[in-house]
Amino acid sequence: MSKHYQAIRGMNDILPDTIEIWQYVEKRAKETLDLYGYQELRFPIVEKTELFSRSIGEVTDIVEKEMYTFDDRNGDSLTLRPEGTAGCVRAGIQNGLLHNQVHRFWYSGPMFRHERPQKGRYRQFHQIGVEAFGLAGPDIDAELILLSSRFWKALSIHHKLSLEINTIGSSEERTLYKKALMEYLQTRKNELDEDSIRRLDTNPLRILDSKSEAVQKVVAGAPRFDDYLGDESRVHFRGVLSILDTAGVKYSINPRLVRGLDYYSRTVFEWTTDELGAQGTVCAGGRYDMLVQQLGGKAAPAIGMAIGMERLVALCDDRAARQTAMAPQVYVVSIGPEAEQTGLKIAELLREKCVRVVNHCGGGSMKQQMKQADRRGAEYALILAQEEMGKDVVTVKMLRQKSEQQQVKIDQIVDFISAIYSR
RNA sequence: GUGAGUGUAGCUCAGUUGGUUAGAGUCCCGGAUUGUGAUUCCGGUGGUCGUGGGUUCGAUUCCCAUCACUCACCCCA
Repeated sequence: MSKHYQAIRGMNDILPDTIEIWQYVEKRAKETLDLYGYQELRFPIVEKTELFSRSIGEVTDIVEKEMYTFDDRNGDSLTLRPEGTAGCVRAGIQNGLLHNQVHRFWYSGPMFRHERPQKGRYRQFHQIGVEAFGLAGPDIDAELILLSSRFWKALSIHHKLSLEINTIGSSEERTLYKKALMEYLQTRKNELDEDSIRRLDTNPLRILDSKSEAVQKVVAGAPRFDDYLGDESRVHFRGVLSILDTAGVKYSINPRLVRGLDYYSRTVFEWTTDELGAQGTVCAGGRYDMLVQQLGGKAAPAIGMAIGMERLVALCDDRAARQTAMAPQVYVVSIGPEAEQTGLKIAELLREKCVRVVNHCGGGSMKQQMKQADRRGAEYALILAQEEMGKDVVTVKMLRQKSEQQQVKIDQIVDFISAIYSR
Protein backbone atom coordinates (compact mmCIF):
# COMPACT_ATOMS: atom_id res chain seq x y z
CA MET A 1 0.00 0.00 0.00
CA SER A 2 2.54 2.54 1.12
CA LYS A 3 4.81 1.45 -1.68
CA HIS A 4 2.20 2.30 -4.29
CA TYR A 5 2.45 5.59 -6.08
CA GLN A 6 0.00 8.17 -4.93
CA ALA A 7 -1.33 11.20 -6.70
CA ILE A 8 0.26 14.46 -5.63
CA ARG A 9 -1.50 15.89 -2.60
CA GLY A 10 -4.46 17.99 -3.56
CA MET A 11 -4.53 16.64 -7.12
CA ASN A 12 -7.41 14.29 -7.76
CA ASP A 13 -8.32 11.59 -10.22
CA ILE A 14 -11.75 12.06 -11.72
CA LEU A 15 -13.20 8.62 -12.42
CA PRO A 16 -15.94 7.60 -14.87
CA ASP A 17 -18.40 7.59 -12.00
CA THR A 18 -18.14 11.33 -11.42
CA ILE A 19 -17.04 12.39 -14.88
CA GLU A 20 -20.71 12.17 -15.89
CA ILE A 21 -21.47 15.21 -13.75
CA TRP A 22 -18.46 17.07 -15.13
CA GLN A 23 -19.55 16.45 -18.69
CA TYR A 24 -23.09 17.51 -17.86
CA VAL A 25 -21.84 20.76 -16.33
CA GLU A 26 -19.45 21.41 -19.21
CA LYS A 27 -22.19 20.83 -21.76
CA ARG A 28 -24.58 23.27 -20.04
CA ALA A 29 -21.72 25.78 -19.75
CA LYS A 30 -20.97 25.70 -23.46
CA GLU A 31 -24.67 25.98 -24.33
CA THR A 32 -25.02 29.03 -22.11
CA LEU A 33 -21.84 30.69 -23.38
CA ASP A 34 -22.97 30.09 -26.96
CA LEU A 35 -26.25 31.84 -26.20
CA TYR A 36 -24.30 34.99 -25.31
CA GLY A 37 -21.82 34.77 -28.18
CA TYR A 38 -18.71 33.96 -26.15
CA GLN A 39 -15.91 32.22 -28.05
CA GLU A 40 -13.65 29.53 -26.70
CA LEU A 41 -9.94 30.15 -26.43
CA ARG A 42 -7.13 27.83 -25.40
CA PHE A 43 -3.75 28.84 -24.11
CA PRO A 44 -0.90 27.08 -22.31
CA ILE A 45 -0.92 25.88 -18.73
CA VAL A 46 2.62 27.23 -18.24
CA GLU A 47 3.71 30.82 -18.63
CA LYS A 48 6.68 32.94 -17.63
CA THR A 49 6.56 33.46 -13.88
CA GLU A 50 6.75 37.20 -14.33
CA LEU A 51 3.42 37.29 -16.16
CA PHE A 52 1.65 36.06 -13.05
CA SER A 53 3.61 37.98 -10.45
CA ARG A 54 3.06 41.23 -12.30
CA SER A 55 -0.63 40.80 -13.00
CA ILE A 56 -1.81 39.09 -9.83
CA GLY A 57 0.36 41.24 -7.58
CA GLU A 58 3.71 40.62 -5.94
CA VAL A 59 2.44 40.68 -2.38
CA THR A 60 -0.60 38.46 -2.80
CA ASP A 61 -0.66 35.04 -1.17
CA ILE A 62 -0.90 33.41 -4.57
CA VAL A 63 2.37 34.87 -5.79
CA GLU A 64 4.19 34.81 -2.47
CA LYS A 65 3.60 31.21 -1.50
CA GLU A 66 1.19 29.33 -3.72
CA MET A 67 2.71 29.14 -7.17
CA TYR A 68 4.22 26.05 -8.71
CA THR A 69 7.35 27.64 -10.08
CA PHE A 70 10.34 25.93 -11.67
CA ASP A 71 13.26 26.73 -13.94
CA ASP A 72 13.11 25.78 -17.58
CA ARG A 73 16.22 24.14 -19.03
CA ASN A 74 17.40 27.48 -20.37
CA GLY A 75 17.05 29.09 -16.95
CA ASP A 76 13.75 30.90 -17.51
CA SER A 77 11.47 30.87 -14.51
CA LEU A 78 8.17 29.26 -15.47
CA THR A 79 4.98 28.78 -13.47
CA LEU A 80 1.96 26.52 -13.68
CA ARG A 81 -0.92 28.92 -14.07
CA PRO A 82 -2.63 29.72 -10.75
CA GLU A 83 -5.50 31.44 -12.57
CA GLY A 84 -6.55 32.07 -16.14
CA THR A 85 -6.93 35.78 -16.69
CA ALA A 86 -3.22 36.60 -17.02
CA GLY A 87 -2.66 33.95 -19.68
CA CYS A 88 -5.82 34.93 -21.51
CA VAL A 89 -4.79 38.57 -21.65
CA ARG A 90 -1.27 37.61 -22.75
CA ALA A 91 -2.70 35.44 -25.53
CA GLY A 92 -5.05 38.23 -26.57
CA ILE A 93 -2.29 40.82 -26.77
CA GLN A 94 0.21 38.52 -28.47
CA ASN A 95 -2.28 37.65 -31.20
CA GLY A 96 -3.46 41.21 -31.72
CA LEU A 97 -6.98 40.54 -30.53
CA LEU A 98 -7.21 43.28 -27.95
CA HIS A 99 -6.24 46.28 -30.07
CA ASN A 100 -9.33 48.53 -30.30
CA GLN A 101 -11.51 45.48 -30.46
CA VAL A 102 -14.40 43.95 -28.63
CA HIS A 103 -14.12 40.30 -27.75
CA ARG A 104 -15.99 37.88 -25.55
CA PHE A 105 -13.93 34.83 -24.61
CA TRP A 106 -14.17 31.77 -22.44
CA TYR A 107 -11.80 28.95 -21.58
CA SER A 108 -11.62 26.05 -19.18
CA GLY A 109 -8.96 23.90 -17.70
CA PRO A 110 -6.77 23.15 -14.70
CA MET A 111 -5.19 25.75 -12.44
CA PHE A 112 -2.53 25.12 -9.79
CA ARG A 113 -2.06 26.60 -6.35
CA HIS A 114 0.04 25.13 -3.57
CA GLU A 115 -2.46 25.51 -0.73
CA ARG A 116 -3.45 23.15 2.04
CA PRO A 117 -6.28 21.11 0.50
CA GLN A 118 -9.71 21.06 2.09
CA LYS A 119 -13.29 20.68 0.98
CA GLY A 120 -13.70 22.63 -2.26
CA ARG A 121 -10.05 23.61 -2.39
CA TYR A 122 -7.42 21.63 -4.25
CA ARG A 123 -3.92 22.12 -5.59
CA GLN A 124 -5.00 21.25 -9.08
CA PHE A 125 -8.47 22.61 -9.62
CA HIS A 126 -10.51 23.50 -12.66
CA GLN A 127 -12.08 26.73 -13.71
CA ILE A 128 -14.27 27.99 -16.46
CA GLY A 129 -13.09 31.51 -17.14
CA VAL A 130 -15.13 34.14 -18.95
CA GLU A 131 -13.58 37.41 -20.08
CA ALA A 132 -14.88 40.37 -22.09
CA PHE A 133 -12.53 42.95 -23.58
CA GLY A 134 -12.96 46.43 -25.05
CA LEU A 135 -16.17 47.34 -23.27
CA ALA A 136 -16.15 49.97 -20.53
CA GLY A 137 -19.82 50.37 -19.69
CA PRO A 138 -21.88 48.78 -16.94
CA ASP A 139 -23.87 46.79 -19.50
CA ILE A 140 -21.11 44.22 -19.99
CA ASP A 141 -20.66 43.87 -16.22
CA ALA A 142 -24.33 43.05 -15.95
CA GLU A 143 -24.14 40.72 -18.96
CA LEU A 144 -21.58 38.53 -17.22
CA ILE A 145 -23.78 38.31 -14.17
CA LEU A 146 -26.85 37.53 -16.27
CA LEU A 147 -24.87 34.86 -18.09
CA SER A 148 -23.81 33.23 -14.86
CA SER A 149 -27.32 33.46 -13.49
CA ARG A 150 -28.69 31.71 -16.59
CA PHE A 151 -26.03 29.05 -16.20
CA TRP A 152 -27.18 28.29 -12.64
CA LYS A 153 -30.72 27.98 -13.91
CA ALA A 154 -29.60 25.59 -16.64
CA LEU A 155 -28.04 23.45 -13.91
CA SER A 156 -31.08 23.80 -11.62
CA ILE A 157 -28.94 25.10 -8.77
CA HIS A 158 -30.15 28.68 -8.93
CA HIS A 159 -31.80 28.43 -5.51
CA LYS A 160 -28.53 27.39 -3.89
CA LEU A 161 -26.57 30.49 -4.90
CA SER A 162 -26.73 34.12 -3.94
CA LEU A 163 -25.03 37.10 -5.50
CA GLU A 164 -22.93 39.60 -3.63
CA ILE A 165 -21.69 42.68 -5.41
CA ASN A 166 -19.58 45.69 -4.63
CA THR A 167 -17.49 48.36 -6.25
CA ILE A 168 -13.89 48.90 -5.27
CA GLY A 169 -13.49 52.02 -7.37
CA SER A 170 -10.57 52.98 -9.55
CA SER A 171 -7.03 52.20 -8.46
CA GLU A 172 -6.49 55.88 -7.56
CA GLU A 173 -9.59 55.95 -5.40
CA ARG A 174 -8.53 52.70 -3.81
CA THR A 175 -5.02 53.96 -3.09
CA LEU A 176 -6.40 57.04 -1.35
CA TYR A 177 -8.80 54.98 0.67
CA LYS A 178 -6.18 52.37 1.57
CA LYS A 179 -3.99 55.13 2.90
CA ALA A 180 -6.79 56.61 5.02
CA LEU A 181 -7.75 53.16 6.27
CA MET A 182 -4.19 52.30 7.21
CA GLU A 183 -3.74 55.55 9.06
CA TYR A 184 -6.90 54.90 11.04
CA LEU A 185 -6.01 51.27 11.80
CA GLN A 186 -2.52 52.24 12.93
CA THR A 187 -4.08 54.35 15.66
CA ARG A 188 -5.95 51.32 16.98
CA LYS A 189 -3.35 48.70 16.19
CA ASN A 190 -3.36 47.37 19.75
CA GLU A 191 -6.99 46.30 19.34
CA LEU A 192 -6.31 44.20 16.23
CA ASP A 193 -5.60 40.50 16.19
CA GLU A 194 -2.45 38.92 14.83
CA ASP A 195 -3.88 38.21 11.37
CA SER A 196 -5.11 41.74 10.97
CA ILE A 197 -1.80 43.29 12.00
CA ARG A 198 -0.10 41.20 9.36
CA ARG A 199 -2.63 42.37 6.80
CA LEU A 200 -1.97 46.01 7.65
CA ASP A 201 1.03 45.90 5.34
CA THR A 202 -0.12 43.35 2.80
CA ASN A 203 -3.84 43.77 2.25
CA PRO A 204 -5.51 46.25 4.62
CA LEU A 205 -8.82 46.01 2.78
CA ARG A 206 -9.05 42.41 3.93
CA ILE A 207 -9.21 43.56 7.54
CA LEU A 208 -12.67 44.91 6.80
CA ASP A 209 -13.74 41.32 6.24
CA SER A 210 -12.24 39.93 9.48
CA LYS A 211 -14.23 37.33 11.37
CA SER A 212 -13.01 38.56 14.74
CA GLU A 213 -15.61 40.49 16.74
CA ALA A 214 -13.00 42.71 18.35
CA VAL A 215 -11.63 43.65 14.94
CA GLN A 216 -15.13 44.31 13.65
CA LYS A 217 -15.60 46.84 16.47
CA VAL A 218 -12.54 48.67 15.23
CA VAL A 219 -13.72 48.42 11.65
CA ALA A 220 -17.07 49.97 12.56
CA GLY A 221 -15.33 53.27 13.18
CA ALA A 222 -13.14 53.11 10.10
CA PRO A 223 -13.38 55.56 7.20
CA ARG A 224 -15.96 54.44 4.65
CA PHE A 225 -14.93 53.63 1.12
CA ASP A 226 -18.09 55.23 -0.12
CA ASP A 227 -16.62 58.64 0.76
CA TYR A 228 -13.66 58.04 -1.50
CA LEU A 229 -15.62 56.86 -4.51
CA GLY A 230 -15.51 59.21 -7.48
CA ASP A 231 -18.55 60.17 -9.55
CA GLU A 232 -17.63 57.98 -12.49
CA SER A 233 -17.24 54.89 -10.37
CA ARG A 234 -20.46 55.68 -8.58
CA VAL A 235 -22.42 56.11 -11.79
CA HIS A 236 -20.92 52.94 -13.22
CA PHE A 237 -21.91 50.91 -10.18
CA ARG A 238 -25.44 52.31 -10.20
CA GLY A 239 -25.65 51.41 -13.87
CA VAL A 240 -24.81 47.78 -13.16
CA LEU A 241 -27.31 47.55 -10.34
CA SER A 242 -30.07 49.11 -12.38
CA ILE A 243 -29.66 46.55 -15.15
CA LEU A 244 -29.73 43.75 -12.59
CA ASP A 245 -32.91 45.23 -11.15
CA THR A 246 -34.50 45.40 -14.59
CA ALA A 247 -33.49 41.82 -15.33
CA GLY A 248 -34.82 40.66 -11.99
CA VAL A 249 -31.51 39.33 -10.68
CA LYS A 250 -31.42 39.46 -6.90
CA TYR A 251 -28.24 40.63 -5.22
CA SER A 252 -26.98 42.05 -2.00
CA ILE A 253 -24.44 44.82 -1.86
CA ASN A 254 -21.55 43.82 0.34
CA PRO A 255 -19.32 46.82 1.05
CA ARG A 256 -16.74 44.48 2.54
CA LEU A 257 -16.41 42.36 -0.57
CA VAL A 258 -12.79 42.71 -1.72
CA ARG A 259 -11.09 40.64 -4.34
CA GLY A 260 -7.72 39.17 -3.56
CA LEU A 261 -6.01 39.85 -6.84
CA ASP A 262 -4.44 43.25 -7.47
CA TYR A 263 -5.77 43.86 -10.93
CA TYR A 264 -9.42 44.32 -10.05
CA SER A 265 -11.17 47.68 -10.14
CA ARG A 266 -14.73 48.95 -9.87
CA THR A 267 -17.28 46.13 -10.11
CA VAL A 268 -16.53 42.98 -8.16
CA PHE A 269 -18.98 40.17 -7.45
CA GLU A 270 -19.25 36.70 -6.02
CA TRP A 271 -21.79 33.90 -6.21
CA THR A 272 -21.73 31.96 -2.97
CA THR A 273 -23.47 28.99 -1.42
CA ASP A 274 -23.73 27.77 2.15
CA GLU A 275 -23.72 24.13 1.09
CA LEU A 276 -19.97 23.75 0.64
CA GLY A 277 -18.57 24.51 4.06
CA ALA A 278 -15.87 27.12 4.28
CA GLN A 279 -15.21 27.37 0.54
CA GLY A 280 -18.56 28.71 -0.52
CA THR A 281 -17.53 30.88 -3.46
CA VAL A 282 -18.54 29.12 -6.65
CA CYS A 283 -17.99 31.97 -9.05
CA ALA A 284 -16.26 35.28 -8.66
CA GLY A 285 -15.20 38.07 -10.93
CA GLY A 286 -14.66 41.71 -11.50
CA ARG A 287 -13.53 44.46 -13.76
CA TYR A 288 -9.82 44.92 -14.54
CA ASP A 289 -9.47 47.98 -16.74
CA MET A 290 -5.74 48.49 -16.23
CA LEU A 291 -4.41 44.98 -16.81
CA VAL A 292 -4.21 44.90 -20.60
CA GLN A 293 -2.09 48.04 -20.67
CA GLN A 294 -0.06 46.87 -17.70
CA LEU A 295 0.85 43.71 -19.62
CA GLY A 296 2.01 45.69 -22.62
CA GLY A 297 -1.11 45.99 -24.73
CA LYS A 298 -2.95 49.12 -25.76
CA ALA A 299 -5.17 50.18 -22.86
CA ALA A 300 -8.45 48.30 -23.02
CA PRO A 301 -11.24 47.95 -20.48
CA ALA A 302 -12.02 44.41 -19.45
CA ILE A 303 -14.04 42.31 -17.07
CA GLY A 304 -14.00 38.64 -16.26
CA MET A 305 -15.10 35.92 -13.92
CA ALA A 306 -14.02 32.46 -12.94
CA ILE A 307 -16.19 29.51 -12.03
CA GLY A 308 -14.79 26.80 -9.78
CA MET A 309 -15.63 23.47 -11.40
CA GLU A 310 -15.06 21.25 -8.38
CA ARG A 311 -17.34 23.43 -6.29
CA LEU A 312 -19.94 23.62 -8.99
CA VAL A 313 -19.90 19.87 -9.55
CA ALA A 314 -20.33 19.35 -5.81
CA LEU A 315 -23.49 21.45 -5.91
CA CYS A 316 -25.07 19.63 -8.82
CA ASP A 317 -27.54 16.86 -8.34
CA ASP A 318 -25.99 13.76 -9.83
CA ARG A 319 -29.41 12.40 -10.78
CA ALA A 320 -29.77 15.14 -13.35
CA ALA A 321 -26.37 14.26 -14.74
CA ARG A 322 -27.08 10.56 -14.96
CA GLN A 323 -29.93 11.16 -17.34
CA THR A 324 -27.39 12.23 -19.89
CA ALA A 325 -25.10 9.28 -19.19
CA MET A 326 -24.14 7.23 -22.21
CA ALA A 327 -24.87 3.62 -21.35
CA PRO A 328 -24.50 1.21 -24.27
CA GLN A 329 -27.70 0.42 -26.12
CA VAL A 330 -26.54 -2.99 -27.21
CA TYR A 331 -24.14 -5.53 -25.70
CA VAL A 332 -22.98 -8.33 -27.96
CA VAL A 333 -22.60 -11.71 -26.27
CA SER A 334 -20.89 -14.33 -28.39
CA ILE A 335 -19.57 -17.82 -27.79
CA GLY A 336 -17.22 -19.60 -30.14
CA PRO A 337 -14.93 -18.26 -32.88
CA GLU A 338 -17.60 -18.16 -35.57
CA ALA A 339 -20.09 -16.35 -33.34
CA GLU A 340 -17.44 -13.90 -32.23
CA GLN A 341 -16.68 -12.96 -35.82
CA THR A 342 -20.33 -12.57 -36.70
CA GLY A 343 -20.91 -10.55 -33.54
CA LEU A 344 -18.07 -8.22 -34.39
CA LYS A 345 -19.48 -7.67 -37.86
CA ILE A 346 -22.96 -6.89 -36.52
CA ALA A 347 -21.50 -4.52 -33.91
CA GLU A 348 -19.70 -2.51 -36.60
CA LEU A 349 -22.81 -2.34 -38.80
CA LEU A 350 -24.86 -1.10 -35.86
CA ARG A 351 -22.29 1.58 -35.08
CA GLU A 352 -22.62 2.61 -38.71
CA LYS A 353 -26.24 3.35 -37.76
CA CYS A 354 -25.09 5.29 -34.67
CA VAL A 355 -26.16 2.63 -32.19
CA ARG A 356 -23.91 2.46 -29.13
CA VAL A 357 -22.58 -1.08 -28.99
CA VAL A 358 -20.20 -2.76 -26.59
CA ASN A 359 -18.75 -5.97 -27.92
CA HIS A 360 -17.82 -8.46 -25.25
CA CYS A 361 -14.12 -9.15 -25.49
CA GLY A 362 -12.10 -11.81 -23.79
CA GLY A 363 -14.50 -14.74 -24.11
CA GLY A 364 -15.98 -16.40 -21.06
CA SER A 365 -19.20 -18.24 -20.31
CA MET A 366 -22.58 -16.92 -21.27
CA LYS A 367 -23.27 -16.23 -17.63
CA GLN A 368 -20.19 -14.06 -17.35
CA GLN A 369 -20.97 -12.22 -20.54
CA MET A 370 -24.57 -11.58 -19.58
CA LYS A 371 -23.42 -10.29 -16.25
CA GLN A 372 -21.15 -7.79 -17.98
CA ALA A 373 -24.01 -6.75 -20.25
CA ASP A 374 -26.11 -5.94 -17.21
CA ARG A 375 -23.23 -4.22 -15.47
CA ARG A 376 -22.66 -1.85 -18.30
CA GLY A 377 -26.30 -0.85 -18.21
CA ALA A 378 -26.99 -2.04 -21.77
CA GLU A 379 -30.58 -2.10 -22.96
CA TYR A 380 -30.32 -5.12 -25.22
CA ALA A 381 -28.15 -8.18 -25.27
CA LEU A 382 -27.54 -9.78 -28.64
CA ILE A 383 -26.72 -13.41 -28.07
CA LEU A 384 -24.76 -15.44 -30.59
CA ALA A 385 -23.81 -19.02 -29.75
CA GLN A 386 -23.90 -22.46 -31.28
CA GLU A 387 -27.68 -22.67 -31.59
CA GLU A 388 -27.92 -19.27 -33.27
CA MET A 389 -25.09 -20.03 -35.66
CA GLY A 390 -26.84 -23.18 -36.77
CA LYS A 391 -30.08 -21.33 -37.49
CA ASP A 392 -28.54 -18.09 -38.85
CA VAL A 393 -30.27 -16.05 -36.16
CA VAL A 394 -29.46 -13.74 -33.27
CA THR A 395 -31.23 -13.93 -29.94
CA VAL A 396 -32.35 -10.48 -28.80
CA LYS A 397 -32.91 -10.04 -25.10
CA MET A 398 -34.30 -6.90 -23.50
CA LEU A 399 -32.40 -6.34 -20.25
CA ARG A 400 -34.24 -3.37 -18.78
CA GLN A 401 -37.77 -4.77 -18.64
CA LYS A 402 -39.43 -8.12 -18.63
CA SER A 403 -40.31 -9.36 -22.08
CA GLU A 404 -39.90 -12.56 -24.02
CA GLN A 405 -36.59 -12.78 -25.82
CA GLN A 406 -36.84 -13.35 -29.54
CA GLN A 407 -34.76 -14.57 -32.43
CA VAL A 408 -34.09 -12.43 -35.48
CA LYS A 409 -32.45 -13.53 -38.73
CA ILE A 410 -28.84 -12.40 -38.92
CA ASP A 411 -29.38 -10.46 -42.15
CA GLN A 412 -32.25 -8.55 -40.52
CA ILE A 413 -30.74 -7.83 -37.12
CA VAL A 414 -29.16 -4.48 -38.01
CA ASP A 415 -32.45 -3.12 -39.38
CA PHE A 416 -34.30 -4.56 -36.42
CA ILE A 417 -32.14 -2.81 -33.82
CA SER A 418 -31.56 0.43 -35.68
CA ALA A 419 -35.34 0.74 -36.20
CA ILE A 420 -35.73 0.81 -32.42
CA TYR A 421 -33.31 3.70 -32.10
CA SER A 422 -34.19 5.78 -35.13
CA ARG A 423 -36.48 8.59 -34.14
C1' G B 1 2.24 27.60 6.90
C1' U B 2 -1.08 26.59 11.84
C1' G B 3 -4.72 23.46 14.46
C1' A B 4 -8.06 19.28 15.21
C1' G B 5 -9.88 14.49 13.71
C1' U B 6 -9.22 9.81 11.11
C1' G B 7 -5.97 5.56 8.95
C1' U B 8 -8.38 -2.42 9.86
C1' A B 9 -9.94 -6.64 2.83
C1' G B 10 -10.40 -3.37 -3.97
C1' C B 11 -14.75 -0.26 -1.50
C1' U B 12 -17.98 1.02 3.19
C1' C B 13 -17.15 -0.06 8.18
C1' A B 14 -17.32 -3.27 12.99
C1' G B 15 -13.83 -5.07 16.70
C1' U B 16 -9.82 -5.97 20.39
C1' U B 17 -10.41 -3.00 28.92
C1' G B 18 -3.03 -5.53 25.43
C1' G B 19 -3.68 -12.45 24.68
C1' U B 20 -2.87 -17.08 20.69
C1' U B 21 -7.08 -18.72 14.00
C1' A B 22 -8.96 -10.21 12.92
C1' G B 23 -15.01 -9.90 11.46
C1' A B 24 -19.45 -8.11 8.47
C1' G B 25 -21.53 -5.99 4.12
C1' U B 26 -20.16 -5.03 -0.79
C1' C B 27 -17.04 -6.32 -4.96
C1' C B 28 -14.71 -10.43 -7.52
C1' C B 29 -14.66 -15.98 -8.60
C1' G B 30 -17.34 -20.73 -8.45
C1' G B 31 -21.87 -23.63 -7.59
C1' A B 32 -27.47 -24.24 -7.14
C1' U B 33 -29.14 -23.09 -12.89
C1' U B 34 -23.82 -28.35 -18.27
C1' G B 35 -27.24 -21.42 -23.16
C1' U B 36 -29.16 -16.15 -19.99
C1' G B 37 -27.88 -10.74 -16.38
C1' A B 38 -30.34 -7.89 -12.36
C1' U B 39 -33.32 -11.09 -7.31
C1' U B 40 -32.44 -15.56 -3.78
C1' C B 41 -29.35 -19.48 -1.44
C1' C B 42 -24.42 -21.97 -0.64
C1' G B 43 -19.12 -21.89 -0.94
C1' G B 44 -14.38 -19.53 -2.05
C1' U B 45 -10.24 -15.76 -3.11
C1' G B 46 -8.78 -11.41 -0.71
C1' G B 47 -5.47 -8.24 5.35
C1' U B 48 2.49 -7.47 6.58
C1' C B 49 -4.74 -3.79 11.10
C1' G B 50 -0.82 3.31 7.01
C1' U B 51 4.78 3.13 7.93
C1' G B 52 9.00 3.13 11.43
C1' G B 53 10.52 2.87 16.35
C1' G B 54 9.48 2.31 21.83
C1' U B 55 7.08 -0.03 26.34
C1' U B 56 5.71 -5.32 27.29
C1' C B 57 6.37 -12.30 28.17
C1' G B 58 3.07 -10.65 24.16
C1' A B 59 1.02 -4.59 20.38
C1' U B 60 -3.78 -4.10 15.30
C1' U B 61 -4.91 -2.14 20.55
C1' C B 62 -0.72 1.84 24.81
C1' C B 63 3.39 5.76 23.78
C1' C B 64 6.53 8.58 20.21
C1' A B 65 7.76 9.86 15.34
C1' U B 66 6.45 9.91 10.33
C1' C B 67 3.32 9.70 6.02
C1' A B 68 -1.54 10.03 3.96
C1' C B 69 -6.59 11.55 4.06
C1' U B 70 -10.54 14.83 6.10
C1' C B 71 -12.24 19.34 8.19
C1' A B 72 -11.18 24.19 9.91
C1' C B 73 -7.78 28.71 10.18
C1' C B 74 -5.28 31.52 6.47
C1' C B 75 -6.32 32.39 1.42
C1' C B 76 -9.37 31.69 -2.64
C1' A B 77 -12.67 29.34 -7.62
